[in-house]
Amino acid sequence: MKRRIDETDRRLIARLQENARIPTAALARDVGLSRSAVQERLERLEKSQTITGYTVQLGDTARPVLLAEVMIQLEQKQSAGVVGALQKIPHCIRCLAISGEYDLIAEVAADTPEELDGVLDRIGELAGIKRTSSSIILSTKFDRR
Amino acid sequence: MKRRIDETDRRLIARLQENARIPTAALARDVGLSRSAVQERLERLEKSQTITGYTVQLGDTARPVLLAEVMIQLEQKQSAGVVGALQKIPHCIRCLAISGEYDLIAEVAADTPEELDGVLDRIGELAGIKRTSSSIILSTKFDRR
DNA sequence: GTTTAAACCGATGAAACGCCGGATTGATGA
DNA sequence: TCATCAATCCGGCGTTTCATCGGTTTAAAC
Repeated sequence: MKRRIDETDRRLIARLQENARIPTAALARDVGLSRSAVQERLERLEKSQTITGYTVQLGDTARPVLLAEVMIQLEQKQSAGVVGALQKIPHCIRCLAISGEYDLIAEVAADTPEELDGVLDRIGELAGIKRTSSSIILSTKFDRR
Repeated sequence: MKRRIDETDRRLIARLQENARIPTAALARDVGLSRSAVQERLERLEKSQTITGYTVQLGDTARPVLLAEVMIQLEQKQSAGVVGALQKIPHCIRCLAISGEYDLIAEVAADTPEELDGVLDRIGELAGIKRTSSSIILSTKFDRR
């Protein structure tokens, strides 16, 4: 009876973070278990939502050309309406609630400067927003989230 | 002679975004090519950095408890050294170069407040950094990157 | 002490893999 | 025009991995 993820699970996850397409048999050799045992572990991790999926990481070429970070200060501390509005904007690909001077960080993607400009304007005019501050993302130095 | 990614490449990428561990043979059936042709396409996409890797997506249970955004102002506009130092810190999971008052945004993950505090201190004391501003991430409102 | 279920192993036939030779196609330049 | 060259694809090969299952061990639960 095991519920908690143990050291072996962590090692499996670590290897999959490096390369999710590695064969199960190779994982098994890495951690010193049989292939079928590893297979069962992965099924458990997936079923328990510890692992929610496997995806491909794309380089800049296939990603949207322009990215920006938008720091947002709310008028009241009720973020729900603003977050909902942001979520309806397809260009808005991420939104975090933060502590400090600003209340939200939104990450925005666009294909052209004009498009980005339009999106930033649209965000700035949303109801419930006091102030915004935008930074164009010049490059992704690294990303291992 | 093909350089640009075509519709088939996009379909392959789309399938891999859903599940990066799907067998190449299944991808081949999906797009109507031979297995070896798909294998060559993937090698091309990887070599051209269109695809940079494959990773596992983790649920909340396995994710770090605490996240923070660190805005970084450099002393000179030479980011290479600082970025390299940040990349060596395992807690630092992402780094973007931006325009504006600050030069870099780093995203930091930690399991405890003490650990986060230590990481932020460590970043603040790196050579080449003039000033930093940190915001704890209270919650991820949405993320569809 | 018995029951029960989780976790593992090893075996087996089917499927997928890496690798390579050969056909096709379309652009390049003699 | 026609030979050349590289890109792209296919199919086949031996090897590896896969899904699945029965059987063993372990340890908590009763």
